[in-house]
Amino acid sequence: MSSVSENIQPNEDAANDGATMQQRVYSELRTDILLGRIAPGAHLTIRGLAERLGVSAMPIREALRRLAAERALELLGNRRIRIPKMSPQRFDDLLAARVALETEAAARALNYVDDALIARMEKYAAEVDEGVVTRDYDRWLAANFAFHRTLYSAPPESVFVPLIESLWLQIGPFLRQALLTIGPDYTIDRHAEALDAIRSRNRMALRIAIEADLRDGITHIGNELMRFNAAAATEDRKPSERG
Amino acid sequence: MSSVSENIQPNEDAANDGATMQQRVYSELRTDILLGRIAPGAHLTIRGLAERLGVSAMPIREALRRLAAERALELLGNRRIRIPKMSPQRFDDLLAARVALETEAAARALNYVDDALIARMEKYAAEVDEGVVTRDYDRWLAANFAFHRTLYSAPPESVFVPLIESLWLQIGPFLRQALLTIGPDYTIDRHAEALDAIRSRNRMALRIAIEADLRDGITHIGNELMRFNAAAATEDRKPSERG
DNA sequence: CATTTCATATTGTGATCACATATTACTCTA
DNA sequence: TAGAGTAATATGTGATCACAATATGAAATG
Repeated sequence: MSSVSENIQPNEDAANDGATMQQRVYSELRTDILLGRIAPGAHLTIRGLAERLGVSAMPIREALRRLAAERALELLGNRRIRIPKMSPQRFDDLLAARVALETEAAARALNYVDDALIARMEKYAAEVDEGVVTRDYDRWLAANFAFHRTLYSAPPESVFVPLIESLWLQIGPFLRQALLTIGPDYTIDRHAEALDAIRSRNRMALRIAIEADLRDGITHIGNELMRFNAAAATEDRKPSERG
Repeated sequence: MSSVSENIQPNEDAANDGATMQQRVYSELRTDILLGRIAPGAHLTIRGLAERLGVSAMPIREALRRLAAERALELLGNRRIRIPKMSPQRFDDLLAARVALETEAAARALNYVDDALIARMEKYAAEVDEGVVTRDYDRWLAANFAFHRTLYSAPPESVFVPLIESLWLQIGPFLRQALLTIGPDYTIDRHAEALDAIRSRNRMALRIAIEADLRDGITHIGNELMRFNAAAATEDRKPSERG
């Protein structure tokens, strides 16, 4: 399997002004992974990324270590770094963890919601729809994540958000692949229902809407995974994990 | 507040044989944090740890970056590294996240439980009791975590375990402090109930037992936190977070 | 005695190099 | 032509150094 470093292009997503190199590298790689610009199973190298991003190996090493801790990357024992592959069970676990964490985070965020936050969420919900219509996957995925993150981030310094984003990073690469295959038409989002529940401060309705959004929007895609795996059910062995 | 590097002594907990330096450093610091050997708010330095552990700065840097990604450490923007402080809200969030994740992880693990696993859990449950009796906090905490981790790790490659352990790392330092203050006598564990539920493969009873174990064993301690904060409600400001 | 100013020491960040090891590509053989 | 053996290439890890920014503590000031 060849390296996909060539596919990683510098992007100016986050406004990283006075940030450290490590932060810039981290943000960039993180966005690439979250939006699925790097395929599951793809390999990365420190020197390759260093050359591409125009920095030395140090910031790359720390950024990779950080992403590995978030389970966005896998540091294999054989001197290789890759985007984790997806499996039916792992996908099922990720969905269950998302439901458990995100419904709770949503319910707890409800106390902190104000009109400004609802307005922001409405903007993202609209952006999701536009992304679906225009087939703009980057926009679709980014707006979808932003919609949820806006809600969960309502309480300051939430302990939920980092955990949830770790799950997103693990799903991102696969999600993009699946979306490219079956298209966004078969996905359903319950953002309208969620917004209704938020406006009426109905906690249980919000939990239900969030869970439905996660399950309905992803279940179909999850089933498609089987085809993927059946097709690419080769060279999946992974050496004993490293630190 | 002075550095507590002096309190960190090399310990040979994990059998790190052919592991990398970074792994050894990580495991050591991780154990220290999990068992609360480093107090909340304590500061660490790269050079201090490097000297103490007898390695160069490199493995320390990567280990710290990793622990920071797991939210076990806080990399402040002012060139300081510290164990995060606890607050009533953060404690409440951590407990809620633990309940959400651990009840789900327990329910999902039930399918993979066998007699050998139950035996191991019984051993840890007994060790918890001994730790309480002998006032051995290290043993108490370690056995308690091991009890839960054994259950959640029943399914291979669980996505829940890393998330849950991140929460443990965030609670550990405070838990130890609280335990030292009010003693373990006021804690209650529902390990017996949990084991009963596991043996009878009663998923709902297991969820209830796990939730009760988390809430009853910690709620009292959580309430004690208020006193802590009222007393030490000084110099809590934290500079804008770093990467 | 409290507060500010300023020089010194400390700290995290990034770059570069050496090294052991794993991967890759080539050559030789059956 | 396929496969095993081998040389060379590439990779992660760790150490060391330079540097800018920050903290620290003493001195000065009111």
